[in-house]
Amino acid sequence: SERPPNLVSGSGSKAQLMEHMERRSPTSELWHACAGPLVSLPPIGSRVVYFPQGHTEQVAASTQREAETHIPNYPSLPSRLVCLLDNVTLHADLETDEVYAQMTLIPVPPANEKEALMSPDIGIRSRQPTDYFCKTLTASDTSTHGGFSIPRRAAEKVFPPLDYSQTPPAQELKARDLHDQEWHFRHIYRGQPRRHLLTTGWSVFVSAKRLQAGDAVLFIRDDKGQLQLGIRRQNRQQTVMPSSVLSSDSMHIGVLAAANHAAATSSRFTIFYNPRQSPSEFVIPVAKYQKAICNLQVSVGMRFRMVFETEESSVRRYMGTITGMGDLDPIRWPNSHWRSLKVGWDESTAGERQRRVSLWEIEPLTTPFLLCPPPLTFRAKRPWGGRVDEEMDSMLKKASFW
Amino acid sequence: SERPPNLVSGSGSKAQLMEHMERRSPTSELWHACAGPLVSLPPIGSRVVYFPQGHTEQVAASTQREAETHIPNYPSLPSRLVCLLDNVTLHADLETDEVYAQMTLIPVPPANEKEALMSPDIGIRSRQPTDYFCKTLTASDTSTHGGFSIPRRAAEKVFPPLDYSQTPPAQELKARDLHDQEWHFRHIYRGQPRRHLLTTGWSVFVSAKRLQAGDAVLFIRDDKGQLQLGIRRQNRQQTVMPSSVLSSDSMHIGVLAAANHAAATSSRFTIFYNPRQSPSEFVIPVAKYQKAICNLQVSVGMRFRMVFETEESSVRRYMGTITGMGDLDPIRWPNSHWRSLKVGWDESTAGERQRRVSLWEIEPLTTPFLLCPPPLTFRAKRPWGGRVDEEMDSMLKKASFW
DNA sequence: ATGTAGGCGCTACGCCGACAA
DNA sequence: TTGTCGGCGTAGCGCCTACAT
Repeated sequence: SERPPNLVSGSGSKAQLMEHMERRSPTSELWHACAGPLVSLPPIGSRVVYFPQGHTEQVAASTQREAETHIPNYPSLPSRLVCLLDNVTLHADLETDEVYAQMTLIPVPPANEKEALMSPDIGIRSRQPTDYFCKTLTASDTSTHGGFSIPRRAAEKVFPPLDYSQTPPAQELKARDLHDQEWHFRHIYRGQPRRHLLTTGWSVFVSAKRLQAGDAVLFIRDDKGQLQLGIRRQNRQQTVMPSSVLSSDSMHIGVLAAANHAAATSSRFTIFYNPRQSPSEFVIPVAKYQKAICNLQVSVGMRFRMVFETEESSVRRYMGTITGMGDLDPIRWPNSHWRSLKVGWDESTAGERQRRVSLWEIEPLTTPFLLCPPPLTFRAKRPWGGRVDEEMDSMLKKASFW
Repeated sequence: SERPPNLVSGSGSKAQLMEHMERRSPTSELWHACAGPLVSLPPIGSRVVYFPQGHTEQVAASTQREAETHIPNYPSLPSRLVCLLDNVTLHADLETDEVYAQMTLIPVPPANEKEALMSPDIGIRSRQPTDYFCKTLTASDTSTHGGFSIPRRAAEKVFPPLDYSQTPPAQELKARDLHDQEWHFRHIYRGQPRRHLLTTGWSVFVSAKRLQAGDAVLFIRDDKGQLQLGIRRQNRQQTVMPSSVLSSDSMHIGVLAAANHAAATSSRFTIFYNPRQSPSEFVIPVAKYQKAICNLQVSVGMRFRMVFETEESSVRRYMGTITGMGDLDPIRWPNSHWRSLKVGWDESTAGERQRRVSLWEIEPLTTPFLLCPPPLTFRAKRPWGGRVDEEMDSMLKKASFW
C-alpha cells in the first residue's frame, strides 16, 4: 500500500507567531458544542437576573481560593440585579481553548425592576448542533505512537463520505478550531477489522493543543458542510491561573464593586461567563427566574430531579430530596435565592454533586402551586424551549389552575 | 570521541503532572537576578508609599487595555497611601517563569502618616548575585539543530571547573529553576577553536520553557555552590493574558476598591508587583519618596539623569531635561506626584523611554535645595545602598548644608 | 467496534567539526 | 570569541497490521 503524501498542516506552523492574537470569534454552533448541552445563553436584548454571589463563586473557582472573610460589604448591592443583557460575545481562551462568553449588562433601575421581571420569555435556547460527535481521548489517541481512532458512527455521521472503491479509502480533512485556525488531517479507513482513523496531522494537533488522555475532542459539520473542531479538557487542569496580576481578594472585590457601581448609576458593566469553570449559571433569564420563584411552592422533603451532563456529554437526570432551605450566606447575602435549597441525592455516587442548588435549577415532581400571576405571554406560542420550561408547561396544564 | 551517556532530565518528565502546583518559592538571589538590576524590594516591616495610580498602570499593561473612562471615582482614596509593608513573598509564574512579588500592605492611619513618612531608611537593597551570567539566546541556541553556546567568561565564572585532562573535557551540570525543578545538562568543552557548550538536556529545557531566540537565560551559582537558572523573556510576549476571568474594567475597579477599603479600615490588602511588566515601581520606600519630594527643588529646564537597564542586563544612565510639571490625570488624581514630570531625552533613540517620570526616579544634576528637615538617621551609617541614595548622599555632602 | 502493542521505515533531532565574522 | 552550517548516526515518530476485549 502506498505511503501517504507529505501533508503539511497549513497554518499550523505559522500559528506560533499568531499564538497570542485572536483572529475571529468562534461560531455559535461550535461554541455551544464545546460548552455542553446544559449551557444556554439568554438572547441579546432580553432581561436577565444577575447574581453577584454566583459570579464570585466563578472567580473563586478560577483562582482556586475561597472567598476571604475580610471582603468589604456592599450594603447597597442587592443579591440579585435585574439587568438588560446589552451584548453577548463568544470567545475561547487562547491558551487552553476553553470557551467563555463576554456579557455586558445594564442594571434596570429598581423602580422598573418589577415590570422587567414580568417581561416575556423570548429566549430561544441555543441548541446543540446535530451533526457532531465528541470523543474522550484514550492513551493510544494521545501517544506519539499512532493516530486517532474515530468511532465508526461518528465518522459516518460528520465526516464527508469516503470513496470506498479506493484501497484503502482515504481523504484529506480540513477543520477549523475555535480561533478559526485550520488543521489538516488524513482520514483513512483501514486495518483488520476495518476502522476509521486520523493519521497524518493528528499528532501536531495533539501537541499544539497539549491534549492528554482524558481530554475530549469534538467535531461538528456546520450548516455549510465545513468541519469545525473543539476541545473539552478534563476537569483536572482547567486553567488554574494563579494570575500574578491581581490578588484573589482584589478580584472578588472588583466583581462586587463593578456591579455596585453599575447598579448605582444604571450603567453598563462587563462580565465573563465560563460555562465549564463556573459551578452554576449566574445570569438567568427573568422568565426562568420568575417561574421558579413564584410558581413553585417548595418545602423540605420535596422530591425533585435535576439535569446533569454525563461523561459522554449527553444529559441525565438525578433524583434528590430537599433537606433544607435558607440563605447560603445569611450575613453577606441575606434573603438571596442563590443556592437557597439544601439537597440530598438518591444515588450514592453523588460525591461531587452540589449539596446546595437554586430554585430554578430543579424540576419538582409535585404539582406546582401558583403564587403570582403568570407573565402575560405565558401561554403564548413560542419557539421550542429548554426541557425545564417544556415540563413546566405540561405540569401547569395538568394542574389546570386557570 | 565517545558518545555522551543517555542523560535523563531527572524531574523533567514528571514535571508535567506537577505543572500547575508551585513547589517552592524562588530563592531571593535567583528572583533578583531575573528581575534585573533596577528592581529592589523594600524590606518587610518598613514603611512604603503605595500609588494606586501606578498599580492600575501595571494592570493595564497586563490586560493590554487602557483604563476606561467609566471607572468609578474613589474620592476618599488619596493618590498615595503610606503603608506598613507587612509581608513580601517572591514568586514565578508557572506558565512563563515571569517573576513577581506578592506584597501585603497595611495602610497607616492618616493621623500617623506624617510620622511614618519620617521613618529611617532601613532598606538593604537586594543586591544582584555576583556569580551569575545572562545570555540572550541566538537562533542557533534555540534551534533543534544543536545545543547552547556558553560565553567563555560566563562558563569559567559560574560553572564548576572542568577537568581539562579529559578529551574532551566534560561534566554533567544540574541546575534548579524558579520552581525548584531540577534540569540536567551535559557541559562540554570542544570544537575548533575550543568552546563551552551545553548539549544533552538543553533542547528539552528549551521546548519545556518554550524559549525563542531573543529570550534570555541566566545561570547563577548560589552561596552553597549550587547552580540555579532563570529566564527573562523578550518584551514581545510577556503574558498577554486576556484572562477570561475578569474584565479589565473589573480588575481596574478591584485595585481601587481594595485599596480604598483597606485605607478606610486600616486593614491588610494584597498586591502583586510584576517588575518586568510594570512600567514603574509603585511601592516606594518612604525615605526614598521623602527625599525626592522634600529635598529636590525641580523646575522646568532642569537637567537630570535616569537609570535604565541595557540589553545586556546591566545599567546605563540616560540624560534628559524636564520640560513640564503637572498632574498626569488632574481629574481623577489631582496633586499626585505619580509621573508628575514631563521630560525629554537627549538621545534620539529615546523612542520607547517614558515621556513622564516621577520625582524619585531621577537623579538631578544640580545641587539639591533642601526644603524639609532630613530624617533623624539620615547621616547614620547604613549598609551599602542603591546608587541613587549613594549619589544623593554625596551631593548632600558637597552641598554641606548643615 | 475499538484499545493497545509489535514491526519497521524514515524523518529530524542533535552531536560533531569546519568555517567565518 | 562565538554564530551558523554541512556532515552524519540514531532515537523515536508515526504508518501499518495483529490481536484482544
